[in-house]
Amino acid sequence: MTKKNSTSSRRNSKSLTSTEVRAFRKKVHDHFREHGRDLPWRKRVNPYRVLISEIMLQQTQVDRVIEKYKEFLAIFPTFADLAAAPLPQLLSLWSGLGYNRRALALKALAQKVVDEHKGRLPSDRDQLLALPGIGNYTAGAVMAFAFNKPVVFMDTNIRRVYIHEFFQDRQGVHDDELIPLVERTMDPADPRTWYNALMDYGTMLKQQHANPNRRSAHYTRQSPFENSSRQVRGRILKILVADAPLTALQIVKRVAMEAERVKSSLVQMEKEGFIRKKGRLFVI
DNA sequence: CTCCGGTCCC
DNA sequence: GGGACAGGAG
Repeated sequence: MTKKNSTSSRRNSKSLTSTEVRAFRKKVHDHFREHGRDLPWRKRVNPYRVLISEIMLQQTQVDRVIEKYKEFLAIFPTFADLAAAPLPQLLSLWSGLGYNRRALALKALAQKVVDEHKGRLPSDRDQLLALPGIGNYTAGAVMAFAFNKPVVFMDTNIRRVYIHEFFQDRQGVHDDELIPLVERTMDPADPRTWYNALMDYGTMLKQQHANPNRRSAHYTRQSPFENSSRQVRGRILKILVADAPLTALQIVKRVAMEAERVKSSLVQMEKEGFIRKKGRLFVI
């Protein structure tokens, strides 16, 4: 028997001819040559710069990252600088980007790189995954963009490209069906350029078509932000970054949302390491 | 699977 | 006014 997976849950993978692969690569590369974006983290490539950009880009639009990235690099140009960063300054700098726990993770990551890796970011996928704030996507992206390694990874742009190109008339497309195609079509001669091109191609697609990712099996809508606990926490942090130290009562008044919700967020944020209590006062 | 930010686009 | 965003962690 040549078929081994007929009883497993593995899906049949769509296969591409070498002609199809070549045509697809050419389309993506041609688009990149004509319309590739000129982004600051593509200019001088080193592992630190790639890492900062990838963390900032998690669930955050490129246009909104660009200026923050430049500011961040000017203030914290190396792992050692970031490891020694004062938390108030770091969170103040991060303010506006969102998902503030990324800033905490980034500092912890820098400390670990300094302490355990002699100040150099590891070029090993598993060692990257062991660092805080780095998951599957970011580990792959760092391998490709920083070290130019022929790895396979998935994100919203890549998903959009492969669903659009190869699953035109399908709903509920699972990443397990896409990954083999990503692997098959990747240009092993220059993974860095290939994935940059793929990102830009995916960005172009979303401007020209209804989002193909709504046909992904992984598509979910997030809960509303208005009046959410994310909103409460965002306000608390912003207030403390600007005017700490403050008492709980002062914070409650300025957040202007239900007092109990504000207080429980304060407790939670203290546990997570965003804020500390000095007597009755909250500080960063 | 749910939570976590904040902004801008259609 | 939602939708979507170079996801990760609990």
